[in-house]
Amino acid sequence: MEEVKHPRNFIEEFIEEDIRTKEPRVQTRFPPEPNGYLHIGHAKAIAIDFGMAEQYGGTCNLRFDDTNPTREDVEYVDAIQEDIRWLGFQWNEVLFGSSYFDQCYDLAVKLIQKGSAYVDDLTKDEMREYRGTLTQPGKNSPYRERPIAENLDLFARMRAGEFSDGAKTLRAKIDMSSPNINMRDPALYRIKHVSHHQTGDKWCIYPMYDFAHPIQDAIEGVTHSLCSLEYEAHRPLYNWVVDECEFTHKPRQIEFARLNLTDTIMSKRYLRRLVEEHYVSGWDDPRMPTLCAMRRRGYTAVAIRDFLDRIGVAKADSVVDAAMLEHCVREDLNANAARRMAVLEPVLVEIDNWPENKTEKITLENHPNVPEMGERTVRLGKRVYIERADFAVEPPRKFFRLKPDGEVRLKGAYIIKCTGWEANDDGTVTKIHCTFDPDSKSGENARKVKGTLHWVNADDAVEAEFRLYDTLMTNEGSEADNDEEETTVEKDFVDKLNPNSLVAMKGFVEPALADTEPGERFQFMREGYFCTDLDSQPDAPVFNRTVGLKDSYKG
RNA sequence: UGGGGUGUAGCCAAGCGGUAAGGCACCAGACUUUGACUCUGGCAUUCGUAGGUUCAAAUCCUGCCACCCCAGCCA
Repeated sequence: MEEVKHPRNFIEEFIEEDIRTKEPRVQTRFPPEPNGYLHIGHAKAIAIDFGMAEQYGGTCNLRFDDTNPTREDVEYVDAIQEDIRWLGFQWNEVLFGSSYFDQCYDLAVKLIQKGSAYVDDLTKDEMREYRGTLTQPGKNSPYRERPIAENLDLFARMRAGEFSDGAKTLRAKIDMSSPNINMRDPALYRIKHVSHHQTGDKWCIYPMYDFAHPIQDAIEGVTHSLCSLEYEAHRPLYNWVVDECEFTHKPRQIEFARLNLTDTIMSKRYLRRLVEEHYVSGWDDPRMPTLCAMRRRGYTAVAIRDFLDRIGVAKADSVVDAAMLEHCVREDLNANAARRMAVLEPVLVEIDNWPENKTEKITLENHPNVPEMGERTVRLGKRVYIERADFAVEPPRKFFRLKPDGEVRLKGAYIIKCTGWEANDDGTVTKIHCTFDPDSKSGENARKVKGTLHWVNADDAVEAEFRLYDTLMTNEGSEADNDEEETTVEKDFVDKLNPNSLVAMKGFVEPALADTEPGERFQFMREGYFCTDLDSQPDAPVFNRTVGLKDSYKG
């Protein structure tokens, strides 16, 4: 057995170089802010953070990045852990950025003492003016040269709650004329008289991400701090904090491109609006790109991880075709989901030469390629339901389905021939008349016909609801008129919501599907992969279409 | 515009001076009691672009172009 050596991505190259030249240990962290549910984009970061640790025999901590209490909530802390576990990753420890508040404070004091930080009285607006622009350097705050003792005193009083929100900030003293705006004396601490979901009312000043994150990484001994591309310009600041705080262990920040998927909007702000304004039923609405939604819809963790492996890790901005994710889902489900028959949009077929009260047991395999999955029996009587789309009075060419005088096989049973049909005034077919060929029983004498239809016996059919999903946004116009740059999806996203993103329909399933557990997955033959929804009741099953089958029929 | 990044097929993505991997999508065919699955074949004379170096360039050098990120007391 030789290992297939797959090419190394740039992060692996960095890590391997560090292992050779610095230290063999690898430690990473996944640092979500607990202000929303995890989505498929986070899953990429998770796979990288946990994956790199695992691959190099290291560890990865789950660390909640909770330095801004006004945006965060414990509600998300449990959900995030559940989603990571579901994906199949294991953290070393669960940590909170807020548990380093004491150290952050002490280090801030240390920086003040070194003359590397100062308390500023500038307002937010003034600070913005002083910062300069992309092309013009900033200028120093009038408070920049405050004596150390005064800074120390002021900072202590900030902590003690003597000042109101926004009245003062602690700033790093770096360089107001730096071409990198992030280095123009960035804020380190701000005043917020808000209680924190972890630390309660202990603090009224909270460290900024740029100050807290490198400190947390350094204290924990993180060797590789992996994050997305937008932090690239913050790396000099990250290193500045590590150096100024005089940590001997210096973590290395490496940035990669985040995941974008076609027809999928991943921003938390947008997802939150969908939930709060009730455009979806919740964070786990199967149309959402959140992990809990994908789970509910029937996506498997295996499929998602496989997808993440396939898309690779690089620094180029990209938009991955959602078809690749669907391919991975189909591949897993094709191999593992039991086959069943369900008719989503039924029309009745009556077999005229079938005795009125006769029923016959039909044996069906649960998986055509996996005999170990066994078989089941269903009953066939005089009346069955087939898919409305499987019958056409005036069929197009190459229509391998039921048509007047045409023959098809009922899957696993007999060949039937259409002898007539009934329709109401508007032309809707209400019943199809057929005869069956008693010598065409499945298996035995293999007479062949081109079409095979799935069906459900009418007498013991179980009524069921099917929910079919499409993208939340209409893809029309997504790039049609690109004149104004202000046409962000978030702004007028309501206009672009796809009215057909959820289509529910009532149909029939075979009796074996009467009572299944939420989360059970099946392939409904010729229709797609489905799973039992949370809303399912024993007498009223509800199935989500996870993803349709590939379909090369061009009707 | 200053700084930081990125450009390889419709979409991801290998490639690290020796003559363009792989996957998705798509097309054609075989098989098929799922128009599924599976299988076979096709799909970049060219790597944003223009020059230069070299026996040899997607790889090195120079200029240009395009796109992304940064002017929160968000992360």
